[in-house]
Amino acid sequence: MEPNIATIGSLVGDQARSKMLIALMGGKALTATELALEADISAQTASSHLAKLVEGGLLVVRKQGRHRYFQLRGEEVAGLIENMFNISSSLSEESVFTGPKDKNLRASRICYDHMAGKLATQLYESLVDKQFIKDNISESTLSEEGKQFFLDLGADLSEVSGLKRPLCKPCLDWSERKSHLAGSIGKWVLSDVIQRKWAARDLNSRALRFSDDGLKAFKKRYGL
Amino acid sequence: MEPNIATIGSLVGDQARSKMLIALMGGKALTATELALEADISAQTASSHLAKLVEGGLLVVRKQGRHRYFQLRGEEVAGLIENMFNISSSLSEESVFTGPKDKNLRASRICYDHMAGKLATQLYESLVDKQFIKDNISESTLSEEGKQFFLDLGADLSEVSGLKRPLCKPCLDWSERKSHLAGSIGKWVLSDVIQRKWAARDLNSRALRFSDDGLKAFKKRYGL
DNA sequence: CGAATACTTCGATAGCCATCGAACTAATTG
DNA sequence: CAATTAGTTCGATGGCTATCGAAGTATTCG
Repeated sequence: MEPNIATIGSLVGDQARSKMLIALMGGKALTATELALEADISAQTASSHLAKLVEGGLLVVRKQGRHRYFQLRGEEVAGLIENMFNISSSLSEESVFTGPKDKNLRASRICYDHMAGKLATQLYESLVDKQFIKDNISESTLSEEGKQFFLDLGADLSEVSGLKRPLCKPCLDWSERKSHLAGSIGKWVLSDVIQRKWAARDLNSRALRFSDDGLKAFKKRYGL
Repeated sequence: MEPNIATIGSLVGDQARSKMLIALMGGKALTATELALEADISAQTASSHLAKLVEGGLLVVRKQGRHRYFQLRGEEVAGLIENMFNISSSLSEESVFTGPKDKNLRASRICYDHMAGKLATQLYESLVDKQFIKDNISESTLSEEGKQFFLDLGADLSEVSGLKRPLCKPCLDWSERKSHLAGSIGKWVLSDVIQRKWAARDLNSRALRFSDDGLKAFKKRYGL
């Protein structure tokens, strides 16, 4: 038996479930009720959907008191979702993105555990400009100068790299259609921004809200 | 409106359609009847499925006489399928791969327009060993020596590279769980192998069948 | 031309599954 | 302990869609 693609497809292929998955792209673990709200369905229905997503291996659960926190199973799954975003947005050519919510998402949002959106692609371009990243379209590496740059910023590369996860990896942005920074470094940049309180995760979406000062500081730090 | 992931999911999320998509991963354009056979359904049903896949942007059609040839819409879509393969095979942990057909697939098969399977991952490892490819786990570039190596083999890198497609790009192999060679160079290697008649595409599957002599010649050419 | 092949369109049918109301378990709070 | 909150299980319903038979169009072949 070849691996079963169809079951994965059908898991994503339901409006309610896909809304949940997208919500979880924010990287935060969400409770069943939050996800029910996100998907505009009753708690019962949500429960059955979530059971399927866990059974199907796309989500994992952590029980905590009377809450159950759901999360994407890992980078692999997040990659799949982003992949589908890219395809579907490359299809609807001139898709109409209107409304304030979408504007925020386009400006800056969270893609699993790193930043995405306009600001994130600007950052990536600037890092390439400064030759901190060597970009070969779909593959890229952090240069020695780049490593030094992040060390100076306070990133603990030894801790951050380790494991099997690539240090620096481009991730195609569905709204900008350019690369933004994923990988361990991408994750570090996001956590750094949040720790410095330059930006906060939006409560109900994947949007990442920068304060005026925070945005200024961010641009200064990375020379944008 | 955010791009619609669910429709893409549901397109893949049907047994018959997923079988068709997998068959098309062989890279060859197939006719409607061939795909109907592949999916074990009647011609009428296949026709409706194919219409949906085209409408949904996953496939493209070329009309030729009384035949209609279907193909994956591009590398992006092929990547999605491979992506799902990886997830689903990482789920069914110790999935049982038995039967001669699967053995052939594991040894050598076609992944859209390049080689995959055991032989392909061996090739990739060897190229990394010889420092023709600089591998940074999920990103990689062709070194100067590597470029020279392929030029010597007769690859026309200027023609082969061009465009926006990366020259050299790793692609995670679902049966081996290692990288194999994708990108323009990956494509060139496959077409070279076929042109030299060292191997032939299997008629009814994605398997790539090497002749004894062909396999020997291939291993010699790439020093395996 | 007539016959065969490739494919589509149009029903009708049947099975699957998303949905929610109702009733349950389980944890928390006061 | 009773009341509230979080989540599940069960059963009924309704809608969606994969399926194929039958009949249609288009193309090729002899």
